[in-house]
Amino acid sequence: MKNLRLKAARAGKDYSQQQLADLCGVSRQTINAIEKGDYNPTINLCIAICKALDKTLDELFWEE
Amino acid sequence: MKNLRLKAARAGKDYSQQQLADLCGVSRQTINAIEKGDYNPTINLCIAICKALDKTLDELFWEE
DNA sequence: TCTTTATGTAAAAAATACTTGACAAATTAT
DNA sequence: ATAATTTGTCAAGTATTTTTTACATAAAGA
Repeated sequence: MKNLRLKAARAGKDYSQQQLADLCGVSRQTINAIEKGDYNPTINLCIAICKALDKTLDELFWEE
Repeated sequence: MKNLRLKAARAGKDYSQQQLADLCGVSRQTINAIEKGDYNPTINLCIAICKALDKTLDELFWEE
């Protein structure tokens, strides 16, 4: 399932996928795939994404 | 760096590494390595661990 | 229009998470 | 004491994340 919270948070910062990828030190395709939701990133990457977007893990990756 | 919050949460449930590993569907060595801190688990595994221990991602894996 | 930027997607290769099996040291229980 | 459980660690293999290269479409600007 898509990660719309991530997409929204990125939009809130007005970052492109490429910009966010650069901030996190990964490729654009990796960010794209995570938003698309068909995969399972590592926790370190999730943390890097959260910090780039001023969010926490629970805000972007936790689901009840 | 060691993940002492994870170790403490596991202790709080009185689970062995093996029991927690079984609940999460991974090997004991994987849990051991995560507590030891010398690696980078996937977010799905982190979520499985959190649910097994009644914690959230922020409580076990977020650092300011 | 024409150009540039942003996004979606795919396949092969590289990097690394995770497993399995095994052994020793440390705890805990009997 | 000693037996059983738990933990720490290692090495080799498998599975999956991530990179790289590439192409196509959509949106935005000049």
